[in-house]
Amino acid sequence: VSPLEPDQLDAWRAFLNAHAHVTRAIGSDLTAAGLPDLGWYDLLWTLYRAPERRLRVNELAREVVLSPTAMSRFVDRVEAAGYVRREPDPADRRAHRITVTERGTHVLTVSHRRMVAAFAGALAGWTEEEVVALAEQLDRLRADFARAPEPPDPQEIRP
Amino acid sequence: VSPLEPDQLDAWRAFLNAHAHVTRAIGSDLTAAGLPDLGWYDLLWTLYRAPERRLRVNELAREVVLSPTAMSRFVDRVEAAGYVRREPDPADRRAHRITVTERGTHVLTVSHRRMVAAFAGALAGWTEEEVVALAEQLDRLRADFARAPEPPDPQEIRP
DNA sequence: AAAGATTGAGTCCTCAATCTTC
DNA sequence: GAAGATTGAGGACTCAATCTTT
Repeated sequence: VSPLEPDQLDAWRAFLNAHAHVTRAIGSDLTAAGLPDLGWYDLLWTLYRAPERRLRVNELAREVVLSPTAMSRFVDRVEAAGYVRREPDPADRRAHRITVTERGTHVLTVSHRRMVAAFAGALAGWTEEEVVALAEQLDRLRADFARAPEPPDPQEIRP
Repeated sequence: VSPLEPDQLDAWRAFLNAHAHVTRAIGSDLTAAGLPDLGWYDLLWTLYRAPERRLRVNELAREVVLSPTAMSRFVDRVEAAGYVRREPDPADRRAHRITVTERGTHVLTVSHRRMVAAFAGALAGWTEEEVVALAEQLDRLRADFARAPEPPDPQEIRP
């Protein structure tokens, strides 16, 4: 471990820390406002911007980066809250199409305003160019890891 | 929701996606190599670089951004694997000091090499300046959210 | 057989309560 | 009483197995 590379792993650590802290801050803000969790906003927002305002469990899971299993149960909860509905897909009777309800659209709107305000406050010192640049670098990062090179020799440790 | 701000929330989404994908990729890589999880590496690395190579549960939890509760159980597991040890703190009999064992240092070394290789591969197209710049922006982001402005009116929704 | 979706078992996190020591 | 740490209860995610439809 000794020489401790200064660059890339430090950046990675900054990434993990930023994610943990920003996520916590946003989450607290939403909770304090009596709004549903960040994940709920994500789900509703993803549905809302979808082509027909409806997506299948599969697609939803892929967008939000969740396993289909987790998404199935997640939809259970959000549906129980009355924010989305499961409809049978006329084209494929195996599939369900998830749609946002009236109430769902309402909480999405309120949550969205709240998020915009939170970010506007926190990023007050940022120029638009800086924000855009950061987003681009993050997309680039994701892309670079998407086509991850399948790596060399497996070690033997097994916890 | 209508006008859909283009800037900040898009950047936020890029952030969430990048985190989810990179985390998954690194995790798969470590697992495929028969190495312990990303969180284990984090814990061991944090201990290893600490002043005396030892930290208390509290401090460890703060560093890794985990609740003290979760950290207590986490240490249970990692200790059961033989990678760390709980020692009584001579200065304060309430506290435990967590130290890395020989075996822990070994897996940390192997995991570290693996991580460095993974990042070197994925970030092959990045210059050192770009990596450093990204890290700086991420630190700035975390800082800006750390002193989050306590926000306006609570809404009334309650899922 | 393969894909969409769900259910069961196991793991791990969070919140609240508790125990010991300061 | 407050702080360090742990334990109990509940929620939420993952993997593997299952059921239905293609």
